[in-house]
This record gives sequence, C-alpha cells and structure tokens, in this order.
Amino acid sequence: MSFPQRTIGCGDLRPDAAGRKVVLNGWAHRVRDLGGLFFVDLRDRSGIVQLFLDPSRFANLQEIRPETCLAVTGRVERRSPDTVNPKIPTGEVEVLVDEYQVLGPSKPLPFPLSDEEQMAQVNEELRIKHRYLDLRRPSMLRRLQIRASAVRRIRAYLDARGFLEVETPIITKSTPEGARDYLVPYRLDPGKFYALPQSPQQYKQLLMVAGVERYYQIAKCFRDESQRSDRQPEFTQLDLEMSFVVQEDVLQLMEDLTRQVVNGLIEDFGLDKRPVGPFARISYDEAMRLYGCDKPDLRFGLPIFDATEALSACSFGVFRSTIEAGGRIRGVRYPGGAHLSRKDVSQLEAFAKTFGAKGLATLSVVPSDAPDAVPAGDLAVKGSIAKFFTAEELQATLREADAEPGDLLCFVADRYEAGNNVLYRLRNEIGDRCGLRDRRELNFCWVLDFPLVEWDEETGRWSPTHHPFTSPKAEDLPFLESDPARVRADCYDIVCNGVEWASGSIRIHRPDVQARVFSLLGIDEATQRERFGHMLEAFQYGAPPHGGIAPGIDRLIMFLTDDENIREVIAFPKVGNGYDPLMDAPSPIDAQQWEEIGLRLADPG
RNA sequence: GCGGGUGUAGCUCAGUGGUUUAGAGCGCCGGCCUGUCACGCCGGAGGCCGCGGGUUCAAAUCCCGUCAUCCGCGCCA
Repeated sequence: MSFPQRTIGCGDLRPDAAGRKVVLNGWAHRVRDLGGLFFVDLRDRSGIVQLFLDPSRFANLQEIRPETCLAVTGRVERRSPDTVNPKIPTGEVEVLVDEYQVLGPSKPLPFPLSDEEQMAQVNEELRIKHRYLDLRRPSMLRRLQIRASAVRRIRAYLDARGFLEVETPIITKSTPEGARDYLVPYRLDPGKFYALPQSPQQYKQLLMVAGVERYYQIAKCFRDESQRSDRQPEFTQLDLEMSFVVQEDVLQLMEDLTRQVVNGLIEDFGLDKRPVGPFARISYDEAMRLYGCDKPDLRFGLPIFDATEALSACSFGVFRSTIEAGGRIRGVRYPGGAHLSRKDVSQLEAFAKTFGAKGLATLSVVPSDAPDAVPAGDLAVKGSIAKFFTAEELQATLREADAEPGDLLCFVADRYEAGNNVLYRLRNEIGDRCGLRDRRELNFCWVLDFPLVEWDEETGRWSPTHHPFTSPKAEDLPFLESDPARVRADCYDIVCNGVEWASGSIRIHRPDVQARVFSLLGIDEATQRERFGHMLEAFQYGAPPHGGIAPGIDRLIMFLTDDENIREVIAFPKVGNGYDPLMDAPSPIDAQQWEEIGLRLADPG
C-alpha cells in the first residue's frame, strides 16, 4: 500500500508551523460533522490536532468515523482568536486538509474510547478483549511509556555499574516447594514436564558460580496461584545478583537505584509524587510488634500498642482469659474515632472479623469531666467494656496507647500472631479513614533481619520465611539445628506504602550449609539430590559469596501511576481466573497435539 | 476451596409481583446544520433482562441451581 508518510506528529504542531504543508498519519479521535463544516481530531502517539475538511471538496466524508486510520496532507493554519481551543496543546492551530487517504476503516467501537471518563466505568474484561483499542487511549499509552522508561532507566543504571544482562530459560525444572508451577508436557518422554520459572533464582545463583559477578534480568516469572488485584499469573521482576558482597552492599545499590529511577521518572513524567528520600530501616521483629506485619505502611504512625501488662489483672473475662492463655491485648488508636456511631464501630468490628478477629473491643477516650465516663487519670473512657477496668488499669492503657481525647481505642485480644494479622489491616483501614495514606508520598523502607524459618502448623515442618537458598546470619548458624526459630537470615525486603515490593537475601554458597538448611526444611538427602543436586554440586567448585534482590516491575509502575489494579500496567493481562479474553487462552488442543504429548485426560470421576 | 458484589440495548445504567410496546444518556442509522472542539437539532432502529429450573393467574423483579466477572480470605518457598 502506498500512502503519504508523516512529516510531523499531530501533537507537535504549534503556531510556528503555520503555513507549512504537513503530512499526518493517525486515527480519527473524534469527528464533528456540521454540515457545511467537517472537523476531525486526529490522534497519534504525540497527541491530537484538529483537522478542517471542506465538505464541498470531498465527496465521501462519512467514511471518516471514530478510529478510522488516516493519512492526511494539508496546511497548518493559525486559528482565529475566537476559535482557539485552550484545552489542548495544539489548540492554536488546525490543519486544512488538501487530501486524505483512509488507511484502515473502522467499525463502530465496542466502547467509547475517546472518552476517558466513561472508559473508567467500562467492563474490564471487554477492555482486555479489545486491548488493541483500549491501548490507543492516551492514558493507557502513558502507562506503557512510563513502564518502558522505568525499564530503560534500570538498564542504564545497572549497565553503567558493570552488570551483565543475561537471559535464563523459560522452560525449566519444576520445584514443588513454593507456589504452584505452570507445567509444560515433554513430548519426547511422556509423563515428564518442564515448568515455567517462578523466578530465575537458581539460574542467577549459578551465574554467580559461573563468575558473572554482577547479573540482572528483566525477568518474566510465573506462578499458578489465585490472583488478586496486585497479582497476575505472569509478572515481571528486576532480578539481580552480585558476587563478593555483603548485605549492606546490596542495600546501598538497590536503594540508590530505586531513588534514581523513581525520582527520574517523577520528573520526566511530571508525576504528582514527592521525591523519594533515604529508606527507613526496620527489623522484622519491630515491624511485627509496631505494625503487625512485615510490610508496614510508614506514611503514618499509629503504632500498635500493647496493654497486656496494664490489664494483666483486669476483671474483663475475655481479656483475662486471653492473657492467661498466653495471648496479648493489643490495639490501634483511631484518632477522632470516639465520635463514630455505633453502626460505624460495628462495621469496623465486622472488618476485623473478616480477618479472623473473634471480636473488636473499643473504648472511647474522653476528657475527665465528661458525664457518664469511667475515670482514667487525667482522662476518662466510655464504652460497654469500660466498667470492667480500674482507673489505674485504664490510665496505664491510655499511656501505652498514647491516647488523646476523641480517640477510639480498638483492642484485639488474641495470640500474638493472630492479633497481628487483624491489627495491621485495622491500622491500614484507620489510616485510610483518617486520610493518613498520602497518595503523593512513596515511602520505601527496608525490612531486615527476618527469621530464617517459620513453623508451619499445617505440615508440621519448618518452612523458609523467604526461600531455601537464604543464608542464615553467621552468628546464628550454630543454632540451626538446636533452635531454628532463633536463627535470623541475611534477608531484606523493600516495602513501599504497605506493599511488598522487593525481596532479597545473601545466599548460601557453601554446600554443607545448604544441605543443613534443606535438612532443616525436612527435605531428605535423596530429595535434595534429585531436586537441588545441581546447586549442591555447583557450590563445590569455588562458589563465591553472593546475594541479590528482585523488585517487582509491575508494582513499581502501579506506585507511579496510582493504579490499584496490576492489569492496568500490563499490556495484555489475564483476568481473574487466568483467562486471556483477547487470545481466548487457554484453549483446547487438537487430537494430534494430544497424540504428540502422549497424554490423556483422566476419566471424569 | 470459601465469602461478598455485579450481570437488563454496542457502552454506562434505571427499572422492588400487575398497562398495550422493559426505559434513559452515550453510541449506531437517516435527515438538517458554515466555526465546532463532549457540536447542536429532528426522526429511527436496536433487548433470550447471563443461562437452566421452580413458585405464581402473572417473574427482569421471588426461590433454587449454574456460569461469567470484580473485590477479598485461604493460597502466593
């Protein structure tokens, strides 16, 4: 097909181009047929400009409809002052069309893609099914551009510091620990399977053994687990690994990389975000104690308080029996929550119960002279449980909670771990309700000193907090067998605004230590050889100390674009059950393919 | 696997057991319109009310089941 090729982008036209003859290639964004006048807003990647077509010169203008693909030749004209459109950057000019050619006619659209406001409401599956149209929207293009720019900046940063980008296999070995694998049948030996990698973890460690020293990859990872608004079955990580480093080296590099990349993007794209400063550091234990989780949102305070000591002898049965059973009475302060209606409070309790709380006890903090209040030192409290406590108990509790008049104290009485699971969500919820989670702030922090392993009640085994290649801290190594719970790991996460963003560690590089950790995890020697023999053997050939980290690219873009849904920052996402409405995948295979892979469906039932 | 929400025109939605013909805005089709830029005005077409079953004289509406999708829980070394 021959057609006139563009000489300039639609969005690049300014008054200084007036009088010039230009060729534009793009799509009809909107069409306005006034009878004697015909306007088309022509859109390409650079922006939108208004075309003027004289209906007396063109016989078939009705062929130009929204999203018709066009080549246009015309002259740039300055608009008269009364016809300037101040709403668009090209609003001072328009293009008088001499000739146009329809490069691709368009059917009526499945959704109003030129109207961003309406598009925000359109059924998402429909958008994904027609993603090639959805992505024409400037707001979607911008997401792709921010993403590309982020990756470009990451590459530039790492390339400049001696990192080597290496591709690792996509069809590889199944590792049943961890998430469920996506499996690929092996044609030449039916019954054997490849798996898609959950991460390039083992390959990147082998690259360290191989002497690459500094590796990175923009790596696709695959996990066949249930989705969430921030989880897709395939997602992208910046996977990086360094040799001859200690934890602090990785932390400094990653923090510097993040700040440079993110701050550069904020500036390039004019994002409404404050520049990212130095990362706070918090230990795992402290994060759990103060914020109830290993991914605290540090944009606001409201740490969890502990009233267990203050109330150890109280007469409130629920609290006392919890304490006697070894549980804790901890809570979150809700500033201004004393004014909540009974209905609001019961909503809050329902919220807590969805995360396993048995109940939510509350006390309203009021001035000491408030009527019908139970005294508590300089202050007083109200609430159905207030009568169970002495003034001394209440005063000590209020001191722990750092309470002020007008606060609502929300108590969860439970085992430490179970309480945390409720309290951290409650704290985030209160932060939301009080407007304390500032969208303009990107609060990155390090969470350090994770335990190496956690006791798994279900399997009755120790399971790795991070993954089985994480190095125990040298000073804790002697307790690996005798007291696994006290062993800390050289392991570090980056959390941003309460979302886990990156996870990394110094790895085990000694085969004897690796074998001990496998054994601790209940993996017997035969299984170790079968599943991880290549790692154990590789470590016997002069393996260097090494460590790395892997931040999520999708989530990084979500932080920058304020998207709460990961699908918005992925060009071709899956819907919730892993289905791809655009390609109609997964799909059945034909008889010959069944034959080739040598498998049959099991008989139903 | 579990809980909650949604499913009505191409899109977004309204419609709480009783009008003949299930409505609105946008879109679409036809007509008019020489300065629009969310153009405007007039007219028109378009519906297995997700699907299946049940209750009823009568179901978009009530009940049961099922499917899809969204959000969350479990899961995610």
